[in-house]
Amino acid sequence: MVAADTLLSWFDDTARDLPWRRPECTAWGVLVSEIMLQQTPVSRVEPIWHEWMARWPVPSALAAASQGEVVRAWGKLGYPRRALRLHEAASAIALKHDDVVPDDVDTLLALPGIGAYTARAVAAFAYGKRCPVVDTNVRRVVARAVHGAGDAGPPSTTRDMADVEALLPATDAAAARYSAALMELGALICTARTPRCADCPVFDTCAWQLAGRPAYNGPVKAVQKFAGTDRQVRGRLLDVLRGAPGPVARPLLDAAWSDAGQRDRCLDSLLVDGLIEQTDAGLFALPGEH
DNA sequence: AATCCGTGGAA
DNA sequence: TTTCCAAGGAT
Repeated sequence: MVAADTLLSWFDDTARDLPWRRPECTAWGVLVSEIMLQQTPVSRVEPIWHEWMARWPVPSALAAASQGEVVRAWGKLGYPRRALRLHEAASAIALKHDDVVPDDVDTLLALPGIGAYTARAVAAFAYGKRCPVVDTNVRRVVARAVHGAGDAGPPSTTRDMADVEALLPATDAAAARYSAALMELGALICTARTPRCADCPVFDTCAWQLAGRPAYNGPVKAVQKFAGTDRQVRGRLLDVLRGAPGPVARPLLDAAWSDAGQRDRCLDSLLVDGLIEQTDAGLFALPGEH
């Protein structure tokens, strides 16, 4: 069990002062933060988020930038396709929504790069709406505190959202704050590796504690390899273009990875994704930068 | 439903 | 050193 008053009091006392949580932060700021935070730690997002907010304070400003500028400004946050999708989303918001980030889940879901989590995170954190916001932190907290399991099993959007829905306070404002608090609990206390149960505000009612801290017995999630994968090669290739002021010739890219077959395949996939372009002269460049 | 898509810090 | 994993989404 995760009582609302207990969790909210703890959040009042210990919540991190993150820039996208401040009252003056716009819905656009919240949306940008949520995209950047997908699979990416807060510490790496913060500086880039500040740069983006200063440079592109509204969706139409980002929409006016070239794709290459956006990919370059994304830097090394990882998963750079997120940058292109955010750019697309900004264009759609500017054109179809009067430059105002939508406040309802279904409209948000229709935007590129916005899925079940991000749509509800924006609705809750930018607009104070009551809706289940389920990320990996929340799934882990619910698995332990509510179901008494050692960890979350495989995700099931429908079931996971129903679990959280049942926990949410009745009013919009309390529910939105509760959603942020659940995530904070998972991020700071109920962590994946070594949970800090001694500091947990819901220790006394945690189903996992009451059950004697049983070990997780569900299916083991396979950890993704990185070394030697196309992901690494794509990262290397894109990093060459990011580090260059303009279009580069083939030999410079060839130096980034020795396996020619894999290198060519990755180069092609980057072209398909629109993360890079080929100039008329046969050089390679970030999109729009030639 | 399982797999792919970057990056880097911490244990 | 290797492994784990960090506010997911698209296909």
